[in-house]
Amino acid sequence: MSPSTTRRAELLAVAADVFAEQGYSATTVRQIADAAGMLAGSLYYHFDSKESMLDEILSGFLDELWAGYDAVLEADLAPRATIEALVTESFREIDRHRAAVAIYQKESRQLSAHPRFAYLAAAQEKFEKTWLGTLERGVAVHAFRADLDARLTYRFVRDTVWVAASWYRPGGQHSPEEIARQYLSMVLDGIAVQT
Amino acid sequence: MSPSTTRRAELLAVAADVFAEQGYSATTVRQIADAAGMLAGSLYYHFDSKESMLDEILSGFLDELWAGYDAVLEADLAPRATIEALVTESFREIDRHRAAVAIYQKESRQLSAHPRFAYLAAAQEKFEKTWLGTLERGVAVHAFRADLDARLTYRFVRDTVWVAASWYRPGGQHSPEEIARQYLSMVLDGIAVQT
Amino acid sequence: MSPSTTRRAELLAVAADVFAEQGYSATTVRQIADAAGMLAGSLYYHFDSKESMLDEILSGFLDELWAGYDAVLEADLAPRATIEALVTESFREIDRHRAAVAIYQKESRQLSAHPRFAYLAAAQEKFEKTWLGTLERGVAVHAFRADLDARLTYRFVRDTVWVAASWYRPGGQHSPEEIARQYLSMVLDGIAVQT
Amino acid sequence: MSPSTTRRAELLAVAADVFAEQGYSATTVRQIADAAGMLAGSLYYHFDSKESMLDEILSGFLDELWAGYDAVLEADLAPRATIEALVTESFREIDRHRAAVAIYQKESRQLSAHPRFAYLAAAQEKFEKTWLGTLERGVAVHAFRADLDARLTYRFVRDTVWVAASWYRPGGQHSPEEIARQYLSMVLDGIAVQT
DNA sequence: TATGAATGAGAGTTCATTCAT
DNA sequence: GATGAATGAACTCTCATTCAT
Repeated sequence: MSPSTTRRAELLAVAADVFAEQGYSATTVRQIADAAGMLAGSLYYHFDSKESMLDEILSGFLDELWAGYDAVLEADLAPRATIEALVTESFREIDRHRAAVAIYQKESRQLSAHPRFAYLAAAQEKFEKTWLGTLERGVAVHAFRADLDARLTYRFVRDTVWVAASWYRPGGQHSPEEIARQYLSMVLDGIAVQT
Repeated sequence: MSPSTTRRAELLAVAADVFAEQGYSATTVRQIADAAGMLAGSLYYHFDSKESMLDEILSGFLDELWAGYDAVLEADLAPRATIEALVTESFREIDRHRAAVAIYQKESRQLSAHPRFAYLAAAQEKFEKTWLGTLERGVAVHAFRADLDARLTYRFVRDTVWVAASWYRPGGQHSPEEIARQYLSMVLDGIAVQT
Repeated sequence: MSPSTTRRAELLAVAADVFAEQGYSATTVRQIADAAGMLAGSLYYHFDSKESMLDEILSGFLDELWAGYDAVLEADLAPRATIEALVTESFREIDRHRAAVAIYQKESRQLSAHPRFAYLAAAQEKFEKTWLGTLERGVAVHAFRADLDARLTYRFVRDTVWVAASWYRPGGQHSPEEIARQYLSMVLDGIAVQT
Repeated sequence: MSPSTTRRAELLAVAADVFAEQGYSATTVRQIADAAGMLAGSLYYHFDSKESMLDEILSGFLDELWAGYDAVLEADLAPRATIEALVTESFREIDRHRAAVAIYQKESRQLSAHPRFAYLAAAQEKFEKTWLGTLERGVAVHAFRADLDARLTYRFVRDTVWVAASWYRPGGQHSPEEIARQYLSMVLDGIAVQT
């Protein structure tokens, strides 16, 4: 790994934290530079623009996310096990890319209108195909309830998982796997005592 | 109601839509003015600042929300019925104040650092007390599962409901009450077929 | 003429003077604003960008120039009289648009690469067609010498006239018509005593 | 000649081309470095500043120009022959220093205000003395027309020659001497058929 | 009530220049 | 001799805000 690659990665991590904390628009390049211990102009030695930093952060995250998801999907598990694996993988990604996930959550809708970020809309679609498809297959094999609106269920599961990035702090008392386990328990079996 | 009050309300509705669509920082006063069919400077006849528009939007929404919640809580229902009523009331608020809720979701964390928006942090606390308290009482009376981390459950229920504002469109095929019913069904009983 | 049109014209005149004096790239928006007695940002109420000011200056000048030239050409004079009329008209344009002409002289070559300023290349071509055509017709009717390279002659006449914008100062001791007369005398008959 | 001297000359030639092509202000040090196949910072091993490159280019050109002019003047020819020799020498300089001449033409007026480039103003003066003096002596001996404004004639001859640098390309179909011959023919005898 | 024009602070970005390696 | 990384000043441009009309 060349030194410049390392430096870029460091700076992107800093930028991602600031973007996640303050929002993309509300973040100034000077704030990122301050956090990185350099001057605003110096960032432009490494990056073309503020937007390109955002781009690298998001696309880098999505690349890793799909790698994880693809590994899960290739295992070709039963629907319920697939959902469990996807949720667990998602929490692992939140653990590793918390800032990027938070940014994605907050900004992707607006961004996807921008041609440069069209891949966010594509990701959204692939996302839906993956999760919704698994849920529907689960309904077909009687693993999941048939009396629920499928798209509503999809949104419920999806949001429920990803919103966690807004409060999750890596290194907290629960590991990603433990949080995934409890979330799955709630999502699959509900929070009510079953009578 | 004075005419100026009406005009303010109209303008606030316009502003809320733009804020919700683009994010508060990314929204320019000119965009709001364009949407309202006037010039940017003219907005300052009605409002002190961009920030004060945001303030009115959010505090107006929270006032109505608490009115609804207080009515629910005064009914002094059993924990599970209380949760059901709170969730239903929440979806009604999303239906009536979609834009405000979306803004609240996206911006409240950063804004609450600002003294002017300290009430957002207070609301957050009161929120937590209300929901977490109800969940804990529910656990005590064996209405809700005791094997889950209470704060995790709280976040799960809270997020699950409010994130809906990001995709909900008033006048869609499901009424707020119908969405609430399905969400409650998922949250309480899970999406898995119970064996 | 609406007041905004008047103001724009004033500001463009100021900008043209500064551009002509310092060169387009070397001119800062602040210098223009200073010369206009306002702040740099205020210029953006009237113009989209520094480049758009340049654009208006140049295209405005060219529009008037072609109007003048077309009037000359429509008179359908003999070649020598046409050249005389074109030269005279050119000096009148230099008198009225000194700054714009100076800018055109200095910047048009680089600018014409820019798509926005493609009309400069087009003007250059129409220019050449007009002058070179007239010169060639003049050669055909034995008004102009046949022993000279036509393109060289064209450049000679063209440059000779337009470079004057770099030293010409309106309101000097010679009127544009007087300068034109002397220039024509040199260009047509030479500076040597004819033996 | 030390290797560093050679390298400097190469780099100056590159810089001159870029300056001539884009204009001094519009040229970035990085563009010069790119054209020279090195990084921007590396140029500073060879030169103090962008300005010093310009300085060397212009003063180098002027030194050679004066050497040529002085040789002409020392020959002590008749006025008309002197003018012919100066024009021919000028086209030879354009041939050898095309870029420098183009830069001189475009930038010298603004630069001469700068103390560092005061020699440009001095050159301008010496220039005028040389040419205008020769023209006046020519008028005195009835070689040149007496009915023309002398300064106007001076500017006419001067501009006529130097502007050629803006379109001249070394290695074209006409040699500098041939171009000089035709220019002289036009300047001295005019483009009209003498009756 | 609204407009047109301006302000002034600050944003993103560029760029000549420096310097340790 | 050249590189990679950084500096710092200045630049173009944006935008919330003001105010006379």
